Amino acid sequence: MFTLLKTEGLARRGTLETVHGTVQTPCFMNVGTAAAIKGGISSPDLVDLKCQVELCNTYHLHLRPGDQIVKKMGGLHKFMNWNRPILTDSGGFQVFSLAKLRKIKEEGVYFQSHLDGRRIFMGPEESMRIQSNLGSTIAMAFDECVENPAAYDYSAKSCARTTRWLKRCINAMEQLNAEPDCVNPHQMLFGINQGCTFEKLRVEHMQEIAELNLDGYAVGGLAVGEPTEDMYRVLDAVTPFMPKNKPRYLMGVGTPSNIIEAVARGIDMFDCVMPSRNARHGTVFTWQGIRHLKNQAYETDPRPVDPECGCPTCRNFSRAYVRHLFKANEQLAGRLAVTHNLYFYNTLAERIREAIDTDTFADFRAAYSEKLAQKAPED
RNA sequence: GUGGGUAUAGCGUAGCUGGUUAACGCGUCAGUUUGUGGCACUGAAGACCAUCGGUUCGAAUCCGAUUAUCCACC
Repeated sequence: MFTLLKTEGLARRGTLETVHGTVQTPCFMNVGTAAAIKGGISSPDLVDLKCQVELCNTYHLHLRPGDQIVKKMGGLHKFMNWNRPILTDSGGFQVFSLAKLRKIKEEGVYFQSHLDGRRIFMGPEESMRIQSNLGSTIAMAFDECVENPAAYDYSAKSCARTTRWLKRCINAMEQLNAEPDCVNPHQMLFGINQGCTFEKLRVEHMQEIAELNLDGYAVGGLAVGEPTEDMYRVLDAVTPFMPKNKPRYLMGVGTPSNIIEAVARGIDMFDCVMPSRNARHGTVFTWQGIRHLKNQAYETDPRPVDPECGCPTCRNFSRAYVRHLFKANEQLAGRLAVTHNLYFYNTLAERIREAIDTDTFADFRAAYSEKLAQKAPED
C-alpha cells in the first residue's frame, strides 16, 4: 500500500508498505539481475549501502538457476538472504535487448537462450508464473519495450498488445497468489506504460492501464537512446495521468541528474545499472561530479574518492589506491567502486527525500541537477 | 677466441623477392556506458626501423663496418 506523505511542486514523498517492509520514496532500487549485484556485493553489504529494494530479473533467473530451483530453496529472499523488498523485472526488456533472437506474437515472445541457444517461450502467464516462483515482493507486468525510434503505428499496436498482456498478467497473478504453496501470496503487480516518444500514445495507454487498479505504475521504454529532452517531454505528458495514490516507477533510469529531474516531474522509484556498470569500468559518481578513477590525475591523490561521502570505500581508501587497483585489474577495484556508487545513489535518494520533507527540493535540484552530470573539477 | 643468429614505439613482435602516411598485441592517455548477453566498447598519443657508410631514382628491407645482445663450440 502506497501513502503519499507530502509534495513539493510535482515532487512526491511517500511510503510503500510491503510484506517485506516499508520503502521510503523517492527511492533507488539496486540492480542485481541474476540475484547478485555485479562487482561482488552481497546482501549484508547492501544493507550497509542503504539499499531499500533490490531488483532481479525474471528472464535471467528462469534460465539460471531456474525459477523452480529458487522456489525449492524457499524463494529469492531466502536464496539471497535478503529480507527487504525485491522487485523482479518481467523479462519484457530482454525482448528488446535480445532483439536478434526473438519473435513477438500475440500469445507472447519466442526467444532463443543467450546461454545455450535453446528455444524459449515467454508470455504474460509464463512471466507471472516465474515471478511467483521467485516470490518477489513486486512483480512487473510482461510488456514489450518498444525500441527508439519506432513508427507510430507499430508503437500503437504494441501498446494495445501490452495492455492485453497486462490483463492476462492480472488474471494469472490472482490465481498464482491463491495457490496453496505460493512463495509470496501478497505479491504485488505493477503495470508498465509504453508508447515510445509519442505523447498521445503515452497518455492514451496510461489512461487505459490506470483503470486496472494495479499496485503501482511504471513508465517503460525510456532512456533507450532517445535524447534526454524527449524523455523529460514524455514524463511531462504522462505523469499527470498516473494515479496519484500509487507509486510511480521510471524503469531503467538513470544518471543522478535524470533522477532529480524525474522526481521533479513526479516519479517515485528508479532502477539503473549505471552505478554498478560504470563503477566496474572505473567511473564513479560523487557530490562534486563524475570522476574517471583511471585518470592519471588521481595517480598520487591521497583523498577519498568523494570527501563528502561516508561509504566504506571513502572511509578507508584513497583515490590513488583505487586507481592502482583498476590499473592492476584487481577485482577489489570494481567492488570498492560499486560500493561507493550504490551508496551514492541510495544517499542521493535519501537526500531527495529529506529535501522534499523540508520543502527544499527546488534548491537541491538547482544545486545538483547539473553539477552531478558534469565531470568533477580538478582541484 | 671461433662460428652463427638478432637489432623496428615503454615491452613483445610483423613487415625484409627494395616503392606513397612502417602494422599488431600488451602497456600508456582520454572518452562511452540508462528495466546488465559486457572486468566491455570507442578513440588518441607514441618509432627519424641500433650506429656509420655504401648500392639505387628510391632502403626498415640489399652490401660493408662498428656497437650491443643471444646461441653453439673451444
